[in-house]
Amino acid sequence: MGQVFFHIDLDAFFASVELLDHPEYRGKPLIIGTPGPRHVASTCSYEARKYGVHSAMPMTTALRLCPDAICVPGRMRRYSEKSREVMAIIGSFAPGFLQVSVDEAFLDLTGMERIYPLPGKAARILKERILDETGLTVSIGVASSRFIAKLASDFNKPDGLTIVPPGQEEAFVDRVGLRKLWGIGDSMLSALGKRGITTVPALRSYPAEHLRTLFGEKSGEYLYKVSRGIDPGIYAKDAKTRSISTERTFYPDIFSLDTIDSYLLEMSEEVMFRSLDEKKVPRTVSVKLRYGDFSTISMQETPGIGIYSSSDVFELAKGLLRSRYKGEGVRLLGIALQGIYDSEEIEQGEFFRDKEQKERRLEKTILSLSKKGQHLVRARNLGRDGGS
DNA sequence: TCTGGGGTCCTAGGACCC
DNA sequence: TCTGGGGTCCTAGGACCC
Repeated sequence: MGQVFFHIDLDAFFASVELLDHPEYRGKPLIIGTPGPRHVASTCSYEARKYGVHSAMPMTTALRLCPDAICVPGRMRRYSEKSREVMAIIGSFAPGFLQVSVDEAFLDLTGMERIYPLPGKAARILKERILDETGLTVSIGVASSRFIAKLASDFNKPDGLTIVPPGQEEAFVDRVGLRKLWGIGDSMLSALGKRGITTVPALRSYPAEHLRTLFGEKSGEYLYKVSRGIDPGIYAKDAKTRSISTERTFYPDIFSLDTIDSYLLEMSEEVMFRSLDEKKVPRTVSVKLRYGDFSTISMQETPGIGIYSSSDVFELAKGLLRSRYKGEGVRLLGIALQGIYDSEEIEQGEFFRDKEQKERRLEKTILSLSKKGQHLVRARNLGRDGGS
């Protein structure tokens, strides 16, 4: 008996939650996103999709295509809450539950034949349960691997159910088509196109070795497997936190070093508080800088002595920024913490200087206060461009 | 079309070590 | 003296996904 996986995908998730909470929006095109330059749509209802609107589309474009759309800013808390309801239902349905984002999860029904002799019937029961209990529809893909199940859930949306029987994997990827294969984006598509590869069977006609030479070890291997409907190992690794980041896009661009510093400080605090909250210690700080012309650079430093406070992060970030910043208009700034460990390992195993201990304790205190609804009071007001 | 924000993974070159 | 090979870490950039 082979393996059986479900991939469950919520349909137009954010938009669907808004339609549940605001029945007056039903039947109208709805976009989750803030109108204005340098904003993009995060999701939209199926009504809006009829006009060609899609996720990640600039809002100015979306509103040109669909001027009458209702636009609402995202309410992440509400979506997380709704997501938890749905995931609880999915998680209790079968073992091998693996949530991969707010609106997606896998189930592993391998060996469950006695309880669910017909996987398709089980999927229908699950869809019905989710709709009854949460008011939301999902699309489900059923297949012998996670990779094929994921492609299958997307094959017939919304409210779809696609079953790929064992042995039909290769035929199925042919029907899905090259550009919808997970892991093949615009860049790979055009690289393939340049060699005349525009279909999955065309890709399949290339020997593994040839693909590795053309596209590199990993990508070559990936293309070889995927074109045959073989799972390349998506979501095989355990999901451990590896980085914590935040970024801001400005409109208009910002220019002054004081303004840049004030945002670096704010973002240093934000990422460090999140890191403390998760009881992690980072080894590396990186800064991302995007100029007005969209050219983007990044700088990173691994100081080796440990990063224990937001002022450590801020000082490193300032230094990194100054090492490359050309003094032009800045469109985006970002800070990331990488190489993250569990802080227990470090606090027990490593000698702490007194000052660092105090700083870390202070920040933990501030964090716990802020969690109780107080506001962070630390420096937040250093001369912003055009600030009030 | 004028391009968000939060992530993961890969590559390539250089440093450094054995 | 005129140049090995493998492993690991660090840095910068980029592809891709939701």
